[in-house]
Amino acid sequence: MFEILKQEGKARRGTFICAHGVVQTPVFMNVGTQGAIKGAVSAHDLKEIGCQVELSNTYHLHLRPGDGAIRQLGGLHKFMDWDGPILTDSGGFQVFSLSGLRKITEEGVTFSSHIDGRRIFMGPEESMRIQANLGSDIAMAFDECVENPSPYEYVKSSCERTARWLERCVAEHSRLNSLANVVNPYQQLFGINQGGTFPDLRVWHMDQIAKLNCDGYAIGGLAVGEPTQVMYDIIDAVEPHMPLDKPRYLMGVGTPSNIIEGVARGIDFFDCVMPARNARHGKLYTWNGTINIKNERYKLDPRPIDSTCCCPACKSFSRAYLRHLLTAGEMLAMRLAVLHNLHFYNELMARIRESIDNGTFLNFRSQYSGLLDRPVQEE
RNA sequence: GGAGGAGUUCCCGAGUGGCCAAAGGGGGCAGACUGUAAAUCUGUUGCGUUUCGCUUCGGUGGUUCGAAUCCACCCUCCUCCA
Repeated sequence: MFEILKQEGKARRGTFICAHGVVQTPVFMNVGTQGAIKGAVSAHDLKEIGCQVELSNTYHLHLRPGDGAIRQLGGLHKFMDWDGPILTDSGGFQVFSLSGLRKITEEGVTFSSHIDGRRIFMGPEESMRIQANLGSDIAMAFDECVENPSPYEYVKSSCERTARWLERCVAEHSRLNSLANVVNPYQQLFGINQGGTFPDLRVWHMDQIAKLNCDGYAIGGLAVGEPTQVMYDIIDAVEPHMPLDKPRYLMGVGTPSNIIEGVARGIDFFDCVMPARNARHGKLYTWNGTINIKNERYKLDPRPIDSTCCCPACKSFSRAYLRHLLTAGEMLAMRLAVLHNLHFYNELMARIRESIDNGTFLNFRSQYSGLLDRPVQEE
């Protein structure tokens, strides 16, 4: 399913075949938690901005509209009219982000719904069943994403439990995939590495889950409080223990520089809410660094966000117009800004792939790592 | 013409002798955001040589150790009566 076409250092250029298409890696997956990218962006728009994989969320879609409803309507692809690959996150991140609203036991996690407070139980089996109903191409294992820093003893018992949960995920996933009327019989399963900021726990956990022969492996529990350098150090520690012939996915990361550094460390898949959220808040990416389009300095700026960009916003509209729309609270501002930032991220990945193909990734890295995260210096 | 009411910082609006450069909201300016409880949150918003000084609550003058706050006159706006 995964093939490496070329390598430069640890950076890998590959293809990943899934039920709804071939994914060129390294790839950035565009996050549409509830079946849509926030900011009035539809699946049709994703085609135009170079998105390869859409990412949705098990917990959120289970609560609303319900995975049963989506299954009844033909699965998530049909529901949102996206015929490309979909990865569904398992709900494990909500164990972290909704930590005030849940209780963990060996069986699983009981959430108090953030919508109406009703009790929602989700364990490995429930998460697999929901993701089967959604019919995604890639299901993520149900894990506990632990905040950083956390005490060693807690992280140890948590990642041991997450390892046991993965065995249950694998068993249930395999059972579901063999059912006659399953939405997507070719759904693949990625396991998730945990272990906080402790290299020994990370390595132990990775060695455990590598035995289970998942279709890919993710590093989770990073970019949740630790300094960036610690994140890089953990990747460096875990990566040698990840199967070479399976895709590696760094969950929830990150900034353009984080992604370049991740690729340099052997990561193939990324996702992050940051480009979409930053866009909604006015922080836009250019190849010279970031700009805050809300700043007064753009009030009379007739130029596009980035003069080299061919996204729907840059093709037609000025910074001054976008600034006006955003400060006026027009929905169009968010839509155009989100399209731009996601286009930028997808273009970033295309250039990374091209540079690995050409053997110039290290040059690319030294040119852009760091630069793209910082505000533009002068123009 | 008569009787009431009101004028506060960019705007709205609290404040009726000292703890007031003045609550709160809006707007402005800036910052944060990493498997989305985020169209959210935070800071700042009179000036300066900043543990202090100066200017500012419609205007002018006064009372007082001290005034956005009390008094007199004036200006402007609103309501009602003629």
